[in-house]
Amino acid sequence: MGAGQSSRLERMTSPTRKPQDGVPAPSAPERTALDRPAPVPPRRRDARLNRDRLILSARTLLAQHGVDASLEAIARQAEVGVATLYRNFPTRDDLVRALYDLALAQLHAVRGEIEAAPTPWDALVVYTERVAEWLVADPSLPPILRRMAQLDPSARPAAEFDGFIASLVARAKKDGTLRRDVDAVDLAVLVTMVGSLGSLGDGYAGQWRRQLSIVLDGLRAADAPRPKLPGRPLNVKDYQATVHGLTRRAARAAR
Amino acid sequence: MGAGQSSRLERMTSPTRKPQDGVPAPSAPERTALDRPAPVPPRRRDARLNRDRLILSARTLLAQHGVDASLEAIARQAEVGVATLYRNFPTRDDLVRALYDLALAQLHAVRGEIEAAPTPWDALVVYTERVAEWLVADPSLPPILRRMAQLDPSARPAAEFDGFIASLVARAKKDGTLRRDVDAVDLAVLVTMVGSLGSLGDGYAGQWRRQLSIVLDGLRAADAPRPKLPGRPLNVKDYQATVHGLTRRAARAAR
DNA sequence: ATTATCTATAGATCTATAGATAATGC
DNA sequence: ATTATCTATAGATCTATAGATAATGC
Repeated sequence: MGAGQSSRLERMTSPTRKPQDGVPAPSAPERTALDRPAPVPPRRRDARLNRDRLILSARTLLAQHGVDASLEAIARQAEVGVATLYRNFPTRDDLVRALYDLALAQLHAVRGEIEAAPTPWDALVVYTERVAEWLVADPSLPPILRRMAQLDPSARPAAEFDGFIASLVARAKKDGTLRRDVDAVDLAVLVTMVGSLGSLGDGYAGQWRRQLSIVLDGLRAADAPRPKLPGRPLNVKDYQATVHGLTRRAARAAR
Repeated sequence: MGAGQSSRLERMTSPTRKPQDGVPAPSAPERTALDRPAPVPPRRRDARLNRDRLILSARTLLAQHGVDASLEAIARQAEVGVATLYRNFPTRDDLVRALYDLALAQLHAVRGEIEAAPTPWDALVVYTERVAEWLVADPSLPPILRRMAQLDPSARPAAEFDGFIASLVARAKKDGTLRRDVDAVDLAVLVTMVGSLGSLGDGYAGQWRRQLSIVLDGLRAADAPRPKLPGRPLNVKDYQATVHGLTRRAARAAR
């Protein structure tokens, strides 16, 4: 990984906050990871690099072991001392929050794509596809999102889209492409559901476009024409081949 | 929890294996949790009770922390020494497997219900509803199923239904209720997806019937009539109200 | 008599921090 | 000069087992 990627990662982590050089930080009494302001990115080159390495390792280990993943193991995989981890992320939740912010920044980029869609229905398709893709691509997200929901139940990741999507939903109903008995929250739940395929092994994960397409057909107004489903169904043989490329021998032996 | 529930639990744990009293067990060299035969249920009353308490605690703790949940914590919550846990489940995977077997036995009971359905489409509805319900009701299942898939990729939980569902799918296509471009594996993936709502907090989980209904509409042949959606969409206020209840509900579930 | 439980414990791993050492930016 | 890293370490918690003690079934 190059330095270019590192600094992009860094910029996305703290998109809203600038270093305020002259102003001394007020001594903070008892702040939780949640109301603590997003930390100023480190100024030293090696420090930024280490922070990025930590974030990358954290992603893989949270994906495997959930939010309880060992911090020591994360530091070890990042080839960095534990103290460095603690310096960057005083609390486990600070780390989780950093990953959350990073993911949110990626999600933010989707908005333009939705707005560019020619019809309300197309916009909803783009929305569901991109958000599902975002979820499926990163299996560390489900544990992270669950944890963030515990820390702050009122903050949902797609909250910034809420008003926007609501108006799309209204327009798509009016022009007869979206069924009238669903609303924006249904869409959000369905997308989350499709996105969860990312955690269920590659065999399922590879199917998400096809499954989303079926879900969209369920959302379409009954008289609207259906497009062809993408991909093809997994038969059992395909399934085993895709899912467990690494353990194919074990599968054969188990029969 | 009463003794009645305990013994039901026990019976379901080892449904296929009877204690073979006279036959001495062959000394087993190097068995993994997988190919080891399902253990004979303990003969002593207190032992059976402890085993059940362990299984119950394991379910709650695996639901919260995944398969890596602390064995000591499980024993502690079951109010039992660690050694008792190890006696019953020599390996972590033995414990996971016991939970898996138990869940599978519950799933098994669904089959009769499916067969009782009047039409192929109704049978598919019952199948998807019951399996989704099974998944949603027990948030320890996703981690357990993932782990079992790693241990033995060839064994899928609904494997016993495969042939049966395949014939239902064929018949439902023939009578024009199921769209022709999907197959039984699509159904399995979709159900897994809906079932994953159980892990995403009660706010989502309460929605699963409604979401499944939308998915079923996506599976229906395009010209088949749609029934009314069950429930109503969550508005943001409802959503937050439900999610905030989560702590209370988790406490209740932990008993 | 048999079967199971509990307590105690060894050794590994984990969280969190203090203090000595090294690398950077200005 | 400042900022950050690393090593070392205390104390907690975890896995896994041995050996002494208790409860059951026949």
